[in-house]
Amino acid sequence: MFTSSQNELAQVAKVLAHPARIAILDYISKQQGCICNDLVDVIGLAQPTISQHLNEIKKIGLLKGTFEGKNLCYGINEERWEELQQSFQVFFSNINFNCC
Amino acid sequence: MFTSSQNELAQVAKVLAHPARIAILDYISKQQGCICNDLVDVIGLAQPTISQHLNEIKKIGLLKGTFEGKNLCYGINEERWEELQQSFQVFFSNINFNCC
DNA sequence: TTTTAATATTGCAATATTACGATAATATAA
DNA sequence: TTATATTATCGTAATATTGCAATATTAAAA
Repeated sequence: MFTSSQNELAQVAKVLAHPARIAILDYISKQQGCICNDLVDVIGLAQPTISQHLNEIKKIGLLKGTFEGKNLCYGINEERWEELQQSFQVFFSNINFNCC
Repeated sequence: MFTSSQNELAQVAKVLAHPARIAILDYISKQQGCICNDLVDVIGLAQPTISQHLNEIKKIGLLKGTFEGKNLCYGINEERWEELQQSFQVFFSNINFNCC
């Protein structure tokens, strides 16, 4: 019914469509390392809720995780990040304003 | 609970989080004029549904409408468009990759 | 192996979104 | 004014999202 690029952009936007997930991405991006077990305190939502949000972010490939000690460590997937950045840029650039 | 910029970006992303709305924006942007009463045929959703989607897009200021004959004419609000483009650009640029 | 500390999953209630038929409102045309 | 064509709103059913308590899983430490 829609093109695949329309569906894909919408899917990504959906993940960004919650302030908690924006906050999580903001926070991870500011960290030098990636000890993420303080996200519950920082964001202020219950641990299962944070886990679910992280999972949504993971689904679109924006997070990569490696184990470090007993903590699962999340970091941002640079390649995917830049790919999505590019998608939004293309979307916002391919617009005409010759109306009204 | 979240910062206002986090809330605002999430709110905008929410509007983009549906392929029909992406498709509507894609379509309007490709038109030379703005006769929009063919959106129902183009998108393939019922007229009330299109109307609701247009309303969502309007809520974040992305559309400006003027009456032209008997048809309400939607066009993209350039200033707002570029403002949101900028918001996403800032979000995607303020990220560190020094992890994992 | 047993504890401990962390993340993941399950189940469920509350809320939000989506879509559309029916109907109302609006503005031009006859 | 009355018909016509277009968009908006209402009501409602189906589905999706969100949040969290309870519980399971996982991996390191004791």
